[in-house]
Amino acid sequence: MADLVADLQLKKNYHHGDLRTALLDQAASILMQQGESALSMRGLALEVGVSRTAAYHHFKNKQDLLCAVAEQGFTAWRKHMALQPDEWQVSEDSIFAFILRYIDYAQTQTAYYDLMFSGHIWKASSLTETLQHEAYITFKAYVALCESWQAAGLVSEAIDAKRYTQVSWSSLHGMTRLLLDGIYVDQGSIEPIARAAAQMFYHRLTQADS
Amino acid sequence: MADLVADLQLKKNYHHGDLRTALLDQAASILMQQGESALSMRGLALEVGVSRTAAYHHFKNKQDLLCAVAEQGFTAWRKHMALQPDEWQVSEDSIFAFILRYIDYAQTQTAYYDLMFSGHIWKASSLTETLQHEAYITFKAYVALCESWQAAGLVSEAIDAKRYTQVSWSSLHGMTRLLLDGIYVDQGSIEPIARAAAQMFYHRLTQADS
DNA sequence: GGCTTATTTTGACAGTGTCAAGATTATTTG
DNA sequence: CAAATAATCTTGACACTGTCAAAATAAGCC
Repeated sequence: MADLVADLQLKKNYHHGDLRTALLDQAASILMQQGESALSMRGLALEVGVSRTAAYHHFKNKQDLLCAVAEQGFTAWRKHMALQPDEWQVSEDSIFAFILRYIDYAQTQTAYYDLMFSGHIWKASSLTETLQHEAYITFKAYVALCESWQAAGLVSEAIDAKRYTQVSWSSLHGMTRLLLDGIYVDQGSIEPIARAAAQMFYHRLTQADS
Repeated sequence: MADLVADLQLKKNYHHGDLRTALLDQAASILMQQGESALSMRGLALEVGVSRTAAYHHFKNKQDLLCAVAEQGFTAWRKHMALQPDEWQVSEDSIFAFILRYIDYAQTQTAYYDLMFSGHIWKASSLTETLQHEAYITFKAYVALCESWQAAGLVSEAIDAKRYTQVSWSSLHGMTRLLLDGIYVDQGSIEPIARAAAQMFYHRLTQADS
């Protein structure tokens, strides 16, 4: 009985019980509040109440942990964007709204977004299979949405859906990155830029090309 | 005489002579060949033949040095792109070529490109005034090019040039980043994506909007 | 010459990621 | 149930890192 209380309140167990998820949660929390530079393996472990190197029994190394956080970012992204095609009314305004929603995720969940598209993680050879899979799932979901835009006549069906997905995602990612990093694009430019992108980039595709 | 030989060959001088530029050159070299993770203040100094902390009398800290390298990246970029409007024939093909040239710089001078648009540098409070200035010069040069596209009728003059510059640079940067980081865009997609961008994004703007 | 100033070095400190070896607990097996 | 095995966590250690303070050395100027 006393043991149970100790277990629940003081967590003085030698075995933590669910250290992996505790580490992931705390890592996400630190990233949100203090940024990537404030996240260290040692500090993370100590804040969770466990010793310096405990995390290494749940993650191969720091990159591996970051990959796991990024994974959560992708699933959270899908939830945030609500990527079932029927949830998005097919109209030009909805595409504008989609762009704003994309930027909104990046601005409210910046830590996740940074990690999801972090070159450090992707270029490194330690890129997790599972992260790659989550990212692929996410891409395919957006492809499906683009196809629904095509089916609705918003985008020419003459364009390959995968290619269109790549180009439009590039634009979304580009303006988002420049905004987040404070390069050439500032907060006040969001709306006009998003509107320009919606009009110029998406709407114009109504007419088919070659 | 013997001193002179020693000076030139062994560089055993207590004073280096031109340490600042030597550091910058070596830093750029390391970044190119081994990537950012291989660049340390200590290692850099030792490779230049000077002791651990010598660099701190020429750069406030590591960020400061990285800013200086990024600066060089911006001036090199302008040279690479040859941003005098008259150097670019105004046609759709030339815009396609412009896109490819942009990507080419990023792929051949990846270290510079990464640094120029590195969030670590821009978000940090240690952003150099001179870097900010160089980046601004570069932006303005591209604005001028966009205006020449407008004047030639390739892009509608109804669109604000600065806004157009922001949106198109966003697209360029987005596809470049995804390509460099190996996310959703691979080497084989470059040409079709660049062509799609040239056609869809630029060409379509010939017709003015609202 | 001597004084000031600009460089460069040595020493030191607090961090970091990560491995190896031991301690402890949970789980499976005989 | 007991013993062996596997999972988990800790302590110790190593080689790094950025950066500061104080001392050493050189250059420039009167």
